[in-house]
Amino acid sequence: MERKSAVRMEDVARLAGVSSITVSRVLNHPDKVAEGTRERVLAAVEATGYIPNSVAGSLASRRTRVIGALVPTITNSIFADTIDGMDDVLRPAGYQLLLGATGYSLDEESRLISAMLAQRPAGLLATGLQHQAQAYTLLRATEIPIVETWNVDGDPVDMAVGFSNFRACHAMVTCLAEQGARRIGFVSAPTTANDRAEQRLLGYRRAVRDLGLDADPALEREAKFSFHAGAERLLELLAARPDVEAIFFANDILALGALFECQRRGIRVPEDLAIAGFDDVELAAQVNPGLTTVRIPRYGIGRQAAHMILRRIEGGVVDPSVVDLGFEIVQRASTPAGSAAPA
Amino acid sequence: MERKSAVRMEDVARLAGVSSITVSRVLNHPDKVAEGTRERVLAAVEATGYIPNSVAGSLASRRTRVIGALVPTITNSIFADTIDGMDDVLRPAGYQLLLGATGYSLDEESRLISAMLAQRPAGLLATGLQHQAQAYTLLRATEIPIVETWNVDGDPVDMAVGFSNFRACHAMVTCLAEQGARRIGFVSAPTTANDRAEQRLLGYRRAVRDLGLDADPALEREAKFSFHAGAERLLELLAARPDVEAIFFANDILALGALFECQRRGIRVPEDLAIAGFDDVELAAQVNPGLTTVRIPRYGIGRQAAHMILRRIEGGVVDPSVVDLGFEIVQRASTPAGSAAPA
DNA sequence: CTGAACGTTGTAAGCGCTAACATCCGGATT
DNA sequence: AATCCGGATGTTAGCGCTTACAACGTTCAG
Repeated sequence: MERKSAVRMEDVARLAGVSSITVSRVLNHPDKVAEGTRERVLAAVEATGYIPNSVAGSLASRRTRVIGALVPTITNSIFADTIDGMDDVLRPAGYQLLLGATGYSLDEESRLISAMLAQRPAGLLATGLQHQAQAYTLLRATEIPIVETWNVDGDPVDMAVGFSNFRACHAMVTCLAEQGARRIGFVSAPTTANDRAEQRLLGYRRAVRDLGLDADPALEREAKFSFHAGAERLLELLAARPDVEAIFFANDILALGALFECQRRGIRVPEDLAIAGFDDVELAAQVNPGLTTVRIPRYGIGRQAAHMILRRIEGGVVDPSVVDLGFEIVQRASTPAGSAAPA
Repeated sequence: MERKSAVRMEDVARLAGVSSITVSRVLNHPDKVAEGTRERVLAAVEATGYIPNSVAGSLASRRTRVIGALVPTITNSIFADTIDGMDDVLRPAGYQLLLGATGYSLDEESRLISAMLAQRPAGLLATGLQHQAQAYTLLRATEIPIVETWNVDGDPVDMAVGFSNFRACHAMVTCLAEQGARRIGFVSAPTTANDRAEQRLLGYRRAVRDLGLDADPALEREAKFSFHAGAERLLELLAARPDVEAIFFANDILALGALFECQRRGIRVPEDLAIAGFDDVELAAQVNPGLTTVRIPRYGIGRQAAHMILRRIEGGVVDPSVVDLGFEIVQRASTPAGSAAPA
């Protein structure tokens, strides 16, 4: 029973023969303390095993070293990559991530925003530009910097980093058309509470119109995020429109699920059917044939968003406040090498 | 410029015609306040848009609603699943996750533990049973509940949830041997700062000895976590020991990288070479042939760990303090259906 | 009719730090 | 020698809440 109550700053101060403000200074502004004193204090910190109480520190200074991060789910590797990028920038700067998974529910997002704001984070990172009215009220009422990620097709509350899901999908459909396909199917992710998925669907539709392709609604499907759903929609679409030449999936997991199903059924890709995905997950380059897809800056979004938050925390001006990191079509063997220049 | 300083509890109290302690009670112990008063206070909260300052609350009450979670990386889906499990239990209970990624560095882990403890979390979740001396000092000095995850082969600081990596690997090797293989290669993950990987390697070696299999060191390789590294080690191993019958990879990503390489080279699996993995990621069931692997309770580890933390926070006793959630060999087509009963 | 017990609200104190200001000192300036 | 200045440290006063405990009116047993 030698575990006494936690060491406080005053205990360290007493041992070092200084007042507690000097200990505070050694820990927060070391250059404002004479070297000898500093060493004595540091020795006392070491000797006592003192761990500063940042709850008290934050209350007194009115600022925390915590950044809230909201993602739909941590289980989808694309968001894991983004969080990774955020953490790689934030941690060296002394900030910690408070994580919140909304489960693609705007309702849950609002609740999480409330809970996070109660912790008085130094900044907030959210996914997408679509939120509930209540969320907007909360976000607009706060003074802290906010970065919305993964979409630039819309108006951010404060700052935004991402790319145009709309243009990316438009570009891929254009690409498939240039390779000769006229009947191009699209398997969307659920578009409710997901502005990125919605923009992808709209981008497909617009491209179909712009290029005068076959616009049959039977060529459009919706699927939850899983390999299995990708395989299912493939079969449905093939049954409804046996003449479909290419199917574009709103994410790689769906596309790969379909690709694996093709392998099982002996459907030749791309000879019998071309398949394209979106996200360029690592696996896309590994499968056989390799998956044609849209490469997007998952990690970069996280880094850039974190940089913008930090800059604002430090009082800087962030201009422009919306950063489009772009995308890139990655041609692999799951689509025919068309008349378009190979990438 | 109508954005005044943040609403405080006192502002709400004044509007509701009560003292601030009553507001505090409405928010924290609603049943201790008369219904009429409660409604008046809640209306005032709504009207002012008050968001409690939990930094101040935590300082006064000396407890937070934050749980620190340390993982090697969030980028590996197995840890993402575990975090998901933790969050699914913790969030409904009103706790938030403070995330820390150690990057498989015990040094960084120690630093993160310090940083987290400074936030005075209500509990701590760590990965593995191996830590630096300094980390042990910190962990033993704190009063908060700690759960170490993903391993039960060792002595936890406080509580632990996981499975035996050693026995799981031993079992898989035994299984491969029962299917007729005598020359079984093993591709390990880097074992430095990773007790789970180390136990897996030891489990393989022990099984080789126990079963009297070919124990050539040339059958052992080490690979970083990537599809590419799996493919590379496959080729190296095949070059060094062309007579190898089966290769067991310490994780599914390595195994799948090798499987894809086999597809490219026309190596028939399992006729020419059997391949087994570890983790049972979703993809393992999708590829062709399906990957034989070890299914482990990734999500369940997170849930169980969170439950144990919660129970202790609420003053309960957790017994047993080490929970072995077990594992399961999943037979798929990448290994021959041997004399063993099919799963 | 008294007073113990309860439900409800308020008062006082302080959680462990840091911002702001005050103080002290030696040395440079005039 | 008087003055000023800047570096180093200390004093004071909170940050915005919650934990005691006190105070008040009601109710109800004896």
